[in-house]
Amino acid sequence: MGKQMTEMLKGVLEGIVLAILSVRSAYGYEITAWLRDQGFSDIAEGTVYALLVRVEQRGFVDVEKVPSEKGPPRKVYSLNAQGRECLEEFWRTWSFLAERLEQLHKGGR
Amino acid sequence: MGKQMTEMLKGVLEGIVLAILSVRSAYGYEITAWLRDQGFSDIAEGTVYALLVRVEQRGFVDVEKVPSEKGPPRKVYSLNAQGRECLEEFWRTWSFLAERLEQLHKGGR
DNA sequence: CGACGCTATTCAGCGTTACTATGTACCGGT
DNA sequence: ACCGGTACATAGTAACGCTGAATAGCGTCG
Repeated sequence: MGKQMTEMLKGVLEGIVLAILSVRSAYGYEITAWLRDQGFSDIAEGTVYALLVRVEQRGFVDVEKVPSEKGPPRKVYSLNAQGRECLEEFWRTWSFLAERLEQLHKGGR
Repeated sequence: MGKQMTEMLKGVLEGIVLAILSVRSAYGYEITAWLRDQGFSDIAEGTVYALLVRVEQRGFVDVEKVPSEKGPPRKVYSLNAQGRECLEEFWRTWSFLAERLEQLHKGGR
C-alpha cells in the first residue's frame, strides 16, 4: 500500500471499524477480511487488533467471547452507546473535511 | 480542535497544502491564514511550516525568497512537476477512501 | 525612545497512529 | 504427525501534527 494511504488512514480507520460495528457485531479476523475485500488490500492483522484493544479500553465497544468451530475463541465486538456517540462525532469531522476537500478538488483545475 | 480532527488531518493536510499551491504560489503565513479562514480554526503555525520544509526536502515545491514590506522576508513556495504528480496521487488515494466512506455512511443507517 | 502588536519563520519534545514482524493457539484433513 | 487455515496478541519503528517557545523585522502609540 502507498505511504499516502497509510498516513491518510490515521484517524479514519478507527471510524471505519466503528461504522462496521454499528451495522452488526463482528470479530477481528472478520473485520480484517472485510477490509481486504473492500480494497484495503494489505491492512495488517496487527493493526486491526491493536485498534480494537484501543476502542475497548476507551469503552466504545462491548466484548463477548464466543467459541469457534475452527480455531481459538473469537472476541466478538459490538458498538455501545458511547461508541455510537463517537461514531457520530467521527462522521461530523469527516463531513467537514470531505466538503473542504471536494471544493479544493473542483476548484483546483 | 477535536482530537479526531487532529488525527484525521494526518496525511490529508499535506494534500490540502499542495492543492492550494497548485492554484497559486504562497508562503507559510498566508497558507495558515487561509486555512483558518476555511474553518480549520486552530491549526498550529508550526505545523504548516514543518510541512512546507518536508515537501521542499522531497522536491515537490520550488522556493523563492521575497522581501516583505512589513516583516521578515517571505519564503514563497510554488508547486513543481513532481509536486503535481504527488498531488494527483493524493487525489486518487483520497477518492478511493472517500468512496468507501460514503458507502459506509449511507449504508450504516 | 520604548513597549506593544502584527508579520513571518524555526525548532525541540511529545502523543497518537499504523506498519513490521513475530509468536501463540486451536482445529480438521491427509 | 504434519500442515494450512482460523484467530488473537504484542514489541519495536516511523510518520505526522501539536505544544510552546524563540527569533526577527516593521510600524504605531504614548
